[in-house]
Amino acid sequence: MNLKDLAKALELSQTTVSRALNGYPEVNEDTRKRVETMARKLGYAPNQQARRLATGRSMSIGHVIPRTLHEMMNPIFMEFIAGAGEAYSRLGYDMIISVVEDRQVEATYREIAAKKKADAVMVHGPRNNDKRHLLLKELGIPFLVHGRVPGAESSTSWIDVNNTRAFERATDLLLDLGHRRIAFLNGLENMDFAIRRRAGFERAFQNRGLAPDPSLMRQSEMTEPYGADCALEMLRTDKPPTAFLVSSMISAIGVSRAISLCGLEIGKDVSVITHDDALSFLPNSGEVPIFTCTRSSVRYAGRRAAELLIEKILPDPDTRIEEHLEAELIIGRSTGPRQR
Amino acid sequence: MNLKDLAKALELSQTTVSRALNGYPEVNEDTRKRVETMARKLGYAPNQQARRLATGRSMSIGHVIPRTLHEMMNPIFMEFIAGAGEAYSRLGYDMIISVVEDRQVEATYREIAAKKKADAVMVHGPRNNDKRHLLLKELGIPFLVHGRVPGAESSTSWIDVNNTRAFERATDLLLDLGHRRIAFLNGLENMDFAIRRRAGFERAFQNRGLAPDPSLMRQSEMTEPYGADCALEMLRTDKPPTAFLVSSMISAIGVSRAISLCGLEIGKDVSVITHDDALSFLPNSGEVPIFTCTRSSVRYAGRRAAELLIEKILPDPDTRIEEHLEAELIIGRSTGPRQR
DNA sequence: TTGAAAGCGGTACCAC
DNA sequence: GTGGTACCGCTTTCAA
Repeated sequence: MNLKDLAKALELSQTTVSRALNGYPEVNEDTRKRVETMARKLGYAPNQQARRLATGRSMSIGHVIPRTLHEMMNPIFMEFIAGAGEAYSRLGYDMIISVVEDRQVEATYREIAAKKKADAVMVHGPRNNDKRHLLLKELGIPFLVHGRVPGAESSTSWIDVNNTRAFERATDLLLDLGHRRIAFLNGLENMDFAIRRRAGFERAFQNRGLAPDPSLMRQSEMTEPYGADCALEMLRTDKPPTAFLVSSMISAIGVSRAISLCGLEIGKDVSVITHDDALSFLPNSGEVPIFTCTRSSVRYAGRRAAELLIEKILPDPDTRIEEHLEAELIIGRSTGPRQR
Repeated sequence: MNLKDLAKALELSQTTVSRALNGYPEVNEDTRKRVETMARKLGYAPNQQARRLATGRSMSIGHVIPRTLHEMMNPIFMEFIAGAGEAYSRLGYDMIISVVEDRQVEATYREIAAKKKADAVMVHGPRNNDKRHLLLKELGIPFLVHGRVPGAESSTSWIDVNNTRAFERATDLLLDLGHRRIAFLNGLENMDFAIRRRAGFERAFQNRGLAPDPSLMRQSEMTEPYGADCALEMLRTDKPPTAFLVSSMISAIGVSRAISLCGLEIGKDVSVITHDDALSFLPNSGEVPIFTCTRSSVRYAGRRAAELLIEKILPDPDTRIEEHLEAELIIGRSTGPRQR
């Protein structure tokens, strides 16, 4: 069942049928009705490939995910992707995901441009010295960055959590509770988000004329053992931290395991604040969440990003979007006043 | 730069150029060389949409992910997807992911069929009373199931871990270590994989003329708090379990947290075996892994599934694939002989 | 071994 | 308001 068949069945021209289906204004309302009814009856659906070829738009958005980035941020990606996916299907777009070796990223983007595989792309996990935005501009592919490319904040479109502010507020809370020896388990500090979080952490200290202890600041991929190992090591020193600020729930779980292993109680002997991306398989909600956290739903970010890309950037590729998502600071059971 | 331009530059017909580029045998080798050189030089890449329209193949594989399934299995999906993605890009296919409301699944498949959006689809997370395979057969979309559809094992193509055997072996190990009160924290038992794991657990008992304690058997979505809450509750009874068999690393981390909270030591006072999907952000490796586990890489499963779908099923949609992946039973630090 | 031309299934411009 | 028709860029049949 294609357009020609449908037109024949209706004794109309393809042109009219196409116009009726695509909501062109010049079609007679009765005709449109007839066309729509018949289309439904015969189960007609326009062939995607044909439409794409004719319009020159692929009606899909590309997500090129470098392997190493994926390794690190797997669960966060998936949640973002899920959010974006909702918006895409609502707006009639397809999502194309390519997980590729890091050195293949450029080739993949070039291929997307050359073969017209996607109308726009989403850029994930910007880091220091990230060059992807330059390539995409050269290739003329519209894009939106989830996060910010250091140094290109004002020349690219982006949507990002206010990481600096979130971590400053979290640190402030710990300082207000009397904590001074605060451990900071950050993500890898070649990632933009980690750099910003660190800046927030340090700023909170500076604002009070204090300084964080560098020996309590770590950076790594945010796995569970990372949290546990760091915490164990720190808690076993002479001058253990009384609080932890952790960049991810997964590592925070590790920290909490370490605290238990040391025979200490979380929220009492040791305070913990974590960033909570609101991942579905790591719920931290309920009336009083387990972890005090800075929370920002990655899934929402995905949905919003997809909308912005399709509704703002695609219609006018020169628009620049800057959208801040504020993280909430939510008090849970893992924080309390300094004891020792 | 399209085929016509390239042909013109070469002073050849589109036909010949197309044939040269697509490896048809009748082309003169010298001509082919010339064409390839020029194509590279001019940066020619065939327009995907046009090729798709002409061949009638979309060169993409669909993944329709019902929202509720996604919520539950998010990290596992992503790892599978990453594996599949590798294979897809190697084989020149695109991956289309649609995250949709559960009630939209059927409509989404119908749309894929009607609009020819994908040449085949991957079916994820089969459960009891799953009807997707029937729909796909009706629509004539080739597919491969990751897991098995209960009752359709011998009429559909699938790739699956040998869950029953893996959990039987794990249970055997615990029984050999003297454990009798073994808690079993399963995934939701409307999922096929969970049903099979439970069967393995029970069979190990039966083989020795024993029976598991039903009050120690639970099922739920495999979150961290699920593991922690169940374990806490069980460990605080008069007759606590001496071992836990857990369906996911994430819940196992919860169990381990609970064990610490009770002042007990994992691997000594209480043994734990978990299934380890080898997720990148939850490493459980090293010389002696933290958790004793049944391990099977979901990422590998994804890669293999994609290969099978494209290389076996697409060329001949009537082939039936049945592929078992064996899980390894790996001894870590979380198991030991019964103490009490 | 190469080329001309007819599709593939739509969209959109130009007449009527 | 409706229809004729020339594309979109590639594949493939048929002829040479």
